[in-house]
Amino acid sequence: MLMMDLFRSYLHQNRLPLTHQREAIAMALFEAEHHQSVDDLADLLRGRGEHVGKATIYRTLNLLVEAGLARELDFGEGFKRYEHQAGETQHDYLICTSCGKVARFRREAMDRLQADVASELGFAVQSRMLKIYGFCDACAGAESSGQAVGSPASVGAGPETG
Amino acid sequence: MLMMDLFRSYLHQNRLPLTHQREAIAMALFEAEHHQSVDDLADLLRGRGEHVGKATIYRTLNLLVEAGLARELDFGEGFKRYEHQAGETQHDYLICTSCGKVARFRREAMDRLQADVASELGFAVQSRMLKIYGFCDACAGAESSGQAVGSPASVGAGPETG
DNA sequence: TTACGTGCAAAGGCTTTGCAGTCGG
DNA sequence: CCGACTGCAAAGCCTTTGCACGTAA
Repeated sequence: MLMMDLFRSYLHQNRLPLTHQREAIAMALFEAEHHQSVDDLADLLRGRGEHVGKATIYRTLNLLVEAGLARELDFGEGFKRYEHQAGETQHDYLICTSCGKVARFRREAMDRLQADVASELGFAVQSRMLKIYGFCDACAGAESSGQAVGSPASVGAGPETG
Repeated sequence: MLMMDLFRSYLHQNRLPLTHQREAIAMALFEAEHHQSVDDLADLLRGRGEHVGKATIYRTLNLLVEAGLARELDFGEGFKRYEHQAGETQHDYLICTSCGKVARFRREAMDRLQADVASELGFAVQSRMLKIYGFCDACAGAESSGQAVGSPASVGAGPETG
C-alpha cells in the first residue's frame, strides 16, 4: 500500500523504528473510509486480535499527522477524529446538526477564495478547515431546540465544538 | 445596550430570571472586542470587583449561545472561546499557526459558495465555521517543524483542534 | 547492544454536575 | 413564596505523561 510506504519512509528519515503497533495503527487508519476516533481504532484493532494501548494510538496518530499522512478533525463531539490524507486535494465538510452525518465536498472556487483572502491579508496558507452546519435531507423538518432572539435563524449561532 | 435587551428578552420569553451574575457576564462578553475564553471573562469580572464562579460563567455562556447572542469558537488551544454575535453578518477566520493571531474577514463569495453547495447536497444551512491556517506577515520565514513526506507542504495536514 | 517504543496507570486540563444555601419576580 | 440560580468541590472525559520492561535495527 502506497501510504504505508510513505509512513515507512517518514520513520526511516527520522530514524524511528517501525514497530508492529505503528504498522497496525497506520494500516487501520489508511484502510478506513471515514474519520475515525481513537476509540474506533482501538475497537477495530481489538477485533483483529491486535491489543494496542490507547496511549500508543494517540502517539502514533500524532506521528502520522506530523508526517502529513493524517489530518486531525473536530466535529465537536468532545473528542478528536482522524482521517488519512493521501496526496488528496483539500476538501470541506457539511455536517448535519441533527444526526451528525458528515458529507465531504470539493469546490475549486473555495481554493481560489482562500488564496485571494490570504494574499490580501498577508498570510501564507498552510491548510483550512471549513465546516458548514445544517440539517440534512433526512433530518429537515424535525427541528426543536430553543428559540433564538433577534437575528434571523438562518445565521444563528452554530455548533462549533458543537 | 441593544444586545443586553435581546438577552433580557430571551430570558423573559423562557421565564428565566435575570440575575446579577448573568447580567455581568453578558455585559463583559458584549463589551469585549475579541473572542474571550472563560478564564478571560473570569479575570475581567474579578477586575471589576465581581466575583462570579466559573460554573456560572459556563452556564451563562451556554445560555447566550442558545439565545443566538454568542458563538462558540475553538482555535485548538485546548479550551473554547466565545464571541458575541449581534445581528452581525457571518465572518470567517485566518489563523497564524505560529503566533496564534486571529484575523477575521468577510467575503460575499463565501456565502454564495456555501448556499450553492448546500442546495446541491440537500442541506439546509444553519451556520458555518471556516478557519484558514497559515503564517501571518510577521511570522513568515520563522518556520521549523518536522518534514512532511509525500504531498506538497502547501496542502499538508493543518492544525484543527490544533 | 542501545535508543526508542509500549502499556498501564496516574496525572492534567477543561467542562459539567450535585447539593445546600440564596434570590428574582 | 416557589422555582431557578449560584458557588464550591467533586466528578467526567479526553489526552498526555512517568516509568519499568520490551524490541527494532
